[in-house]
Amino acid sequence: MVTLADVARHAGVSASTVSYVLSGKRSISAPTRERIQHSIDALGYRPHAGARALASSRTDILALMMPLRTGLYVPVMMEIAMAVTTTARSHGYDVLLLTGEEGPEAVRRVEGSAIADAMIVMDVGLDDPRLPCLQEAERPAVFIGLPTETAQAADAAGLDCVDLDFAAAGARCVEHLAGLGHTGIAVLGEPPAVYERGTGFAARTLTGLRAAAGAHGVGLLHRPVDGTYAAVAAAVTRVFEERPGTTALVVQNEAAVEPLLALLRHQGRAVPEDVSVVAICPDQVAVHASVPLTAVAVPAQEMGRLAVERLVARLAGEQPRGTALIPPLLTARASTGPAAPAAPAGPAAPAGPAAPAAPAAPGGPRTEDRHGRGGR
Amino acid sequence: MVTLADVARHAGVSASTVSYVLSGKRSISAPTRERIQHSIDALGYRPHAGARALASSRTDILALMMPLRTGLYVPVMMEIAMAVTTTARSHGYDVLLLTGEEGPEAVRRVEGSAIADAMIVMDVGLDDPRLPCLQEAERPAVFIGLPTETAQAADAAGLDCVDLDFAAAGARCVEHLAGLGHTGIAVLGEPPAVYERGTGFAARTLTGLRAAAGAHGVGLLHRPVDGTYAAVAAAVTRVFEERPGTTALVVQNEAAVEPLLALLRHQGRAVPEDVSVVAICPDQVAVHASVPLTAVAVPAQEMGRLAVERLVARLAGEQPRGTALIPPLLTARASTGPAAPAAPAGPAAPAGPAAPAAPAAPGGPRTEDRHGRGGR
DNA sequence: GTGAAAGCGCTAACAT
DNA sequence: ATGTTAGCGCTTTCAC
Repeated sequence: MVTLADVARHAGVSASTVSYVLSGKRSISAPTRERIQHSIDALGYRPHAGARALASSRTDILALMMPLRTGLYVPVMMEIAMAVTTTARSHGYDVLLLTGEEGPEAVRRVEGSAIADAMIVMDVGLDDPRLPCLQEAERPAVFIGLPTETAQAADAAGLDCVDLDFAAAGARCVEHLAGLGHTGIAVLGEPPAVYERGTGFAARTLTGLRAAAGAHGVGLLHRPVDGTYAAVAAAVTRVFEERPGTTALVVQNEAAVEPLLALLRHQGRAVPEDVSVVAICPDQVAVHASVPLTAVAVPAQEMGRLAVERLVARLAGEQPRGTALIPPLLTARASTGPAAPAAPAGPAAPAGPAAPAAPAAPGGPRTEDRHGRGGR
Repeated sequence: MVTLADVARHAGVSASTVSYVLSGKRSISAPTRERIQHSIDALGYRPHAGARALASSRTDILALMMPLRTGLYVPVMMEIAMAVTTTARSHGYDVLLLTGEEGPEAVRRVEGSAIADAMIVMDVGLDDPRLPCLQEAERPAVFIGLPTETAQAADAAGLDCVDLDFAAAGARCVEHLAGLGHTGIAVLGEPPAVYERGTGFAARTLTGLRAAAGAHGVGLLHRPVDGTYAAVAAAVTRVFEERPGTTALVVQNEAAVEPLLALLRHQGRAVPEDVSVVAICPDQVAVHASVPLTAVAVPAQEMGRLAVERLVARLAGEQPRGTALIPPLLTARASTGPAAPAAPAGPAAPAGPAAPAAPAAPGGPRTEDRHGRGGR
């Protein structure tokens, strides 16, 4: 193994000079710097991570706590993880992946053994058990999600949080539909487990949906669903029985999207003529659905990137910047339209299969409806 | 920060005794061990990862190289990653996640900076550029996938590989269909990019499919497809035009599954009466599809677990165990049946929508058809 | 602008 | 069964 001492000898300088060339914490004359750089390249030297960590108390590693619990949509998690690793690398950090259920214990492990400089905490719930440990901890942490009811509360607690403004996202969906004349909306939500767990984003979305529904005088039904065809079919069928006037659906459940669209086709309900559908999901899901969906995008990449950038800033000595709620962005696609003048009282007449809307040609002309900030 | 010296002082022993209690590399009398353990708990001591790494040249970290390139199905990757982290933790290891495209450079970085003890390499292609670096490297590596044409070649090169036996999996699909009397089969494969990249598993599957098709006198068509409705529709439509006698489809492309089923419904082709469908995908996808699919399972969890266990064995001093090809397991579900006596020459008469098969009740009685090892 | 030297916290001979 | 001690490879004062 090539050590710093080897490089120093090869370049005919002292170890400290080599170290300073590497860290740039002291000015080195151009000739020596070049000579040293040459030796480094020639010998293929790489600083030993452990030694550096011991001497400097910095590991250049970020821990990513990503407990993958039931009901979570994996691709979104993965997209965040990718954005985290990519952004981290661009700042010189590596990422340690923690997926276990250990919770607070994992926090203490990272903290106590100095295995990482900072942490990104995902799948945050209200009263998250990791929160107290994290607040006592020396190392900075950034949450993806909100461990409190409101952004204000998070700020007050001195937390650094990054998330989509799910309340505004919910409101935005209702506004869009209300603007199209819909007065009966049903929400297909995350699986029950997600709500029971107190995972903030689902609750905040619901808050926003309800507030906007109230403000616009729109009726709102909410049904958590598992992402299976059977569960979706049961929920939707019940909704139309209970509220025949329902003309629009909001889906916040990636796994339920295709089952839902299949079901509507099977029931002979045309999208968007009979039923409008708005999703809250990553754009990729919305675009590739069997009907391109009007949707509020879940900006997974941006969340991961932002989280890392805040963490890097904190490691550079900055104070927490407080909560960053990303404003929702709704893109109108082929799944929403004006409310039908007279909503059918039940399933449409079984007059053959509804033609499935073919995915629109990529880049084709299409109404886009981009409003940055929703109500709230 | 609490150090080992603090613990030693608190317990009235020397530092090395504490170290040996932790490592168990020397027998300690029960009284002292207990006294020391008590001090450790009382002070909340955790060994400093960097110091330990420097002194012992072991980091207790495994690097997971998981470049997420286009065409890969993210949930499978994630499932493997989860299995890796879980298994690793159970052996006392943490996992460093490397997702970049850096390739060989990342290998050298891990190797040179001693940031991890070993590596798990995913998304392995033929002539993988990381292979040479890895072979020179001091640290052991396990591949998930095969960087060579055959398992024998991998063994000869002294590699440790873990993968599903995709050739046998392909063969198994054909055998199952041939056994049901099908004589015209079309394969919907991974996106073109996956084949072009030389990613071994797709090619090996095709080899197995073709060999078995030859052996059973079955006609075989192969079409790579992107996982979009449009791409699937184009490919399938063309297949039925070119080979009207096609009565069965094999899908190796998770993203194409739902689009395919939706398309078949739309075309009025009943599954399995008009067309049988066999998938090569994780069981979860097969079970939750809108028609429960007969499928060869991609055992993501087992692959991750096996890879870690081999790596741990190597770190404990064992020799490479060579390539482990997991035998394919085909489970018969609702999507396959006997070949129609007279296959319809074109799309069936547009006699209303085919009733979508509701997902079978969980745990309900169903024919299962479990053969461990396929041909090959 | 450069060197010398004292650790960082732990492990593992080498002693007894 | 336990203590002593010499590093592991790097960073960072302190000194010139």
